[in-house]
Amino acid sequence: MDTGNKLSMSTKNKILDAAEILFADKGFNGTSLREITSLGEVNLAAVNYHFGSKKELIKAVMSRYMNELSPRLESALSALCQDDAQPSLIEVFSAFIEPLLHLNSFKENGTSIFLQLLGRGYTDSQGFLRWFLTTQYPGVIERFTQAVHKAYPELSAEEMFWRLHFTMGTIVFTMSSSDALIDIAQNDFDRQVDIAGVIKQVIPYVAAGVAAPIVRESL
Amino acid sequence: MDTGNKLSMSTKNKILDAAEILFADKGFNGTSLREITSLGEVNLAAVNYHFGSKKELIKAVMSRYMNELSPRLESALSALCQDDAQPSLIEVFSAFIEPLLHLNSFKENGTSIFLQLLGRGYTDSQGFLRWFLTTQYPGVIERFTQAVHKAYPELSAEEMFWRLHFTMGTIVFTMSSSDALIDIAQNDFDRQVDIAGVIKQVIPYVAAGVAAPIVRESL
DNA sequence: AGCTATTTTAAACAACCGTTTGAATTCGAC
DNA sequence: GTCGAATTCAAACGGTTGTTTAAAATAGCT
Repeated sequence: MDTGNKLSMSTKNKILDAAEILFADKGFNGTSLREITSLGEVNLAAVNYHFGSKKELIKAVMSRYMNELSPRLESALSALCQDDAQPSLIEVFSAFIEPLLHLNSFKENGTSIFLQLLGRGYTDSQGFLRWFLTTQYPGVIERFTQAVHKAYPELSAEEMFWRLHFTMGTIVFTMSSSDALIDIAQNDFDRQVDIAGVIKQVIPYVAAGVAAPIVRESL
Repeated sequence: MDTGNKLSMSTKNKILDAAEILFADKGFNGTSLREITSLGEVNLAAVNYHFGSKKELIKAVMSRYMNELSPRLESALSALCQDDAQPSLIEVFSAFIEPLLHLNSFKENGTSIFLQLLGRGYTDSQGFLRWFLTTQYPGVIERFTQAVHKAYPELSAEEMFWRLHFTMGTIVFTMSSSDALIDIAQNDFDRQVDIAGVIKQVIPYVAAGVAAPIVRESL
């Protein structure tokens, strides 16, 4: 069986480690199992033996990060909700910083890789990853909308829906091409940037976007 | 030769019409030439005969829209720049509305398809489309940054770089999944939404994001 | 040690990919 | 109608994809 035992975890983890790097760089469709097993230095058939299929491997790669991230994220957002004071939107979005950056101590370049994977997952494979995340980790989304509602109660459910998706788009798109953007920034502005720097740049942007004045019906 | 003549344009356009639909829906990597020629009801070899390769077909699909869009966009942005008054960021972003919606009279669902293609192009194929657009249509980007600078002169070049990329991400991500989002909005909020409605929702968001207070260095 | 279950391996599978070929067909001009 | 160029077509090319197979190797247990 594969009940998380012994040393065969080594092979399983070698596959996961190689897969996440290639998936983040070239997308899920754009990465072949042979590239993964070659980088991980394991046999090709090991993927189907340990994970069953490529699709299940993708889920396993994402789950490894989500299981690390979601408890920290949920508790950070819960703390904001249970606090008496009304949080600012900046505080709400800043609640993501520690859980996201913690992925770097969980795994080298973990934050960057996870956010790139998230970006890939939302555009590749016709949104099956969106289904996976919203059904497997609904708690995070719920706590987040609660926190935003507490910070900006005038926002209707529909407007919140749109603005949270805009925010998701900003984050996910930025991070999925963060390597290229960081390169450009270093060349054009002679400025050292890392993933934490990008996060600190993007938070005022999305906070201001969500806080935008409500759009009047007739214009 | 293929110098835009005669009736063979019919085959060429049948390929382009089928390709853009499939590309928008499933991405460039995720769409095979056989799917395209099957939907377009032309022979498989016609793609290589008329376009040379799949990569050139992708460029042709994008060029057909860009050649329609970019003159209108450039002149709209130029008008803002040459105007004496300082434009608001809302005005700058609103300059995109007419040129984008005009694609709907150029082609059925043209606006939606083009924006979805743009989203695909930025994440698929490791950013070769970004290179293609920035080198083939540099005028649009230049006019746009000019207009934003006129509306918000305090923004440094580096901050502008980041915020414009955030904006690009918001637009491109939203539009590449606009069909799914519009479906959700109609089910959850019993509200009729179309692509123009999404655009009108997103403009206040990105305008507020770009207009966000400048992030102080020490925090 | 021997035996069993788990894991690894090389090889092959059928299906699909983008592209090329060369013959059949259609077209436009005379 | 005839000729030559432009276009269409069925078929095959070599290569890659995810997955399966069955034998070989390894591990854990008595």
